[in-house]
Amino acid sequence: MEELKLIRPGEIRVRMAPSPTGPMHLGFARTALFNYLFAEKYQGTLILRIDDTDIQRSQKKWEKDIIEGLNWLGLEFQEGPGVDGKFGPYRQSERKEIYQKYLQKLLDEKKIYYCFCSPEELEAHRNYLLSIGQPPRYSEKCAELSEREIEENLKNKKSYVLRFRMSSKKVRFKDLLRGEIEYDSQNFGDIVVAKNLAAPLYNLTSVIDDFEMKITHIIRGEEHIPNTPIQILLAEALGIKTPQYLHLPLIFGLDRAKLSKRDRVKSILEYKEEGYLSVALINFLALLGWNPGANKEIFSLLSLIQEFSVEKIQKSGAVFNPQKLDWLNGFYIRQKSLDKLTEDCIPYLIKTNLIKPCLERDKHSLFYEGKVITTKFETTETGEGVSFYELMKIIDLYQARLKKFSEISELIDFFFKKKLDYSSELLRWKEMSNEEIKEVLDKLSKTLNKLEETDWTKKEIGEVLLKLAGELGKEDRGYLLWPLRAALSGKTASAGPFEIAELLGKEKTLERIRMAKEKIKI
RNA sequence: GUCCCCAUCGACUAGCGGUUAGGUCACGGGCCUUUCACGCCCGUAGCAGGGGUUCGAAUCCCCUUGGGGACACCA
Repeated sequence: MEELKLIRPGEIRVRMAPSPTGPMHLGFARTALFNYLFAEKYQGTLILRIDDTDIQRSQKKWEKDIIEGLNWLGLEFQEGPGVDGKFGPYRQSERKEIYQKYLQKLLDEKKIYYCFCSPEELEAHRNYLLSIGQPPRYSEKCAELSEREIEENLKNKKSYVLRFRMSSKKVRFKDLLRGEIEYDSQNFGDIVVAKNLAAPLYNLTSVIDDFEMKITHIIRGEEHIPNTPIQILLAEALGIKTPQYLHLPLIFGLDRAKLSKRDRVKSILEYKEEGYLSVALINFLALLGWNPGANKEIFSLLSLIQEFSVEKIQKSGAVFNPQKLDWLNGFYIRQKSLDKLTEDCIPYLIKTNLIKPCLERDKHSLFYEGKVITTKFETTETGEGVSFYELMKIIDLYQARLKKFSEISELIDFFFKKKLDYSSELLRWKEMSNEEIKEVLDKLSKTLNKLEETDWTKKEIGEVLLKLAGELGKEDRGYLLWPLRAALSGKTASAGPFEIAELLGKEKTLERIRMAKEKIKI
C-alpha cells in the first residue's frame, strides 16, 4: 500500500454513509469502526452522512438508531452541521439543490436523458433478458427521443426517469485491499440516476457528495464493488475526481448469508440492551476482518487506533460468532470494578421486577467520600430493603459467571424471594436416600443454629460445616454441601453455599433449610 | 443466467517459498472444586481438488470446485 505511506496527517477525509432504512446492524457498525480507525490513525476527518434520498424507505427513527448506536460505540465524527457546538450528520435530503445543479448540467450536456418507459415494460424486458441468459439491462428505447417527443410527453405529464448514457468501455479501478478490478460497462446498461430533476438516486448523490465533501477514501462494504465502476463513470461525466476505494469483506450470519440480508436485522442497540459492553463489541468487530498478526485478542479502541493498518484487513468474509462475543463480554465484565458492575446490573434487576427503583436514588450519592451510604432498594417480593452495598456483595459472587448483564436476574433472583420453587430431587446428591437428605438437613440446621449472629460469616460458616462434613464420615463433601446449596439457592448451579448463607443471613438460611426438609417425603 | 470478489481447524485468524502449520472462541480431558463459572494444564481438529513454476509450495501462476456479492424508479 505504497500510496498510504504518502499520506500526510490531516489529509484523510472519510465518511460513514448509512441509509436510514433499517436499524444499525453489525455490518454497518464494523464499516463505521474501520472508517473511524482509519481516520484516527492518520489524523483525518470522519464524516457522518445520512444517505436518505429514498424518502419512501428512510425513517427518522432509523437515523436516530444509527446515531445512538454510533454514540454508544464511541465512534465520534468530526464534522457536520450541528447545534451547541456538537457535530451533526449531513443529510442528503437537505442537499437537493446541489444535486439538481449537477443533474441539470448533465441534462444540458445530453449525458443523461428522459426515459418514459413504464415499470411494467421494464420488468418484462428484464425478465426476457434473464431468460435468455443475458445481463438484465435497459433497452435504450428512450435514448434517442426527439426534442418534440420529450416535450410532448412532459406536457402530458407522463412520468419519467433520468437515465445516464453509459459509455461502452472497460473501467478499471484500484481497490486498496484487492488491487486492480476491471469491469466492462456494457453489462450495466443506462442506469437511472434520478426519478426526476428533484429526486436523484444513490449512485449520483453519492458521487457528488463524496466530491463536494472532499472525501479521499471510501471505505465501505464489498457489496458496493459493482457500484464502483458506475460511480467512476458518473464522476467522469461530471468532470470530477474520484477518491480511493477500499471494500471491506462482508459479515455473515451463522447461515453464511449477508447480515443485513437476513429476515430480522438486529440493531446494535439491542446488544446494548442485552447487556453487552461497547468495548467488547468494538473489540469483537475489529477482530472480524482484521488481525494485527500477533497472538493477541484484547484491544481497546485506543490500542486499535495505534495498531490499525489497512494491510492487515482480511479479504474474505467473516461469519459472526456470538460465542466469541459472549466470551469477550464476559472477559470485560470480569475487568470491571464491582461498584461499576453493580450500577450496570441494577437496571436489569429493576426491569425483571426483582427490585423497585430507588426513589431518592442519586447515583453520585451512593458513594460519599469513599463510604457506601445506605440507599435501599425495595425488593419486590419480600418488601425488604437491600442496600447498594448488599447488592454489590451479591453481584461479587457472580462477576466471574456473568456473560452479559441481562443474565444477572435469573442468576441471583433467589436472594430476593420468599419461597423457592424447585423439585425435591434437586436436594439429592448422587445416590442419597430421602432419609439421608433429611438427616443431613437436620444436622445442618442444628449446627448453623449454634453459630452466633456475630460469627455469621462465610469463613466461620465454612469452618463449622467442613468440620461437620468430616464428622459425617463421608469422603465426599458434596454429601453435606450439595443439599445445603440446593436448599439455599433452589438452583442446579450457583455460587457456593457459604457465601450464599452469609449474604442470606442466619434467619433466612435456617428458614430455607426448614423449607427444604418439608419437601422431602419419607 | 451474466459480471465481480473470496478460499488455512466447526468459527475468527497467524503464515507473505524451507514452520513439528501458531493463537483465540467452541468442543473433549485434567487440576482446583459440593455444583456452575473463573483460573491453570493438556488434547481433538485445518491448508477444497487438480495441474504447473521451483531443489523446495499453505504461500507464486492456471483450471476446476465451492462460498458470497451485484445485476432496481433501494442504498
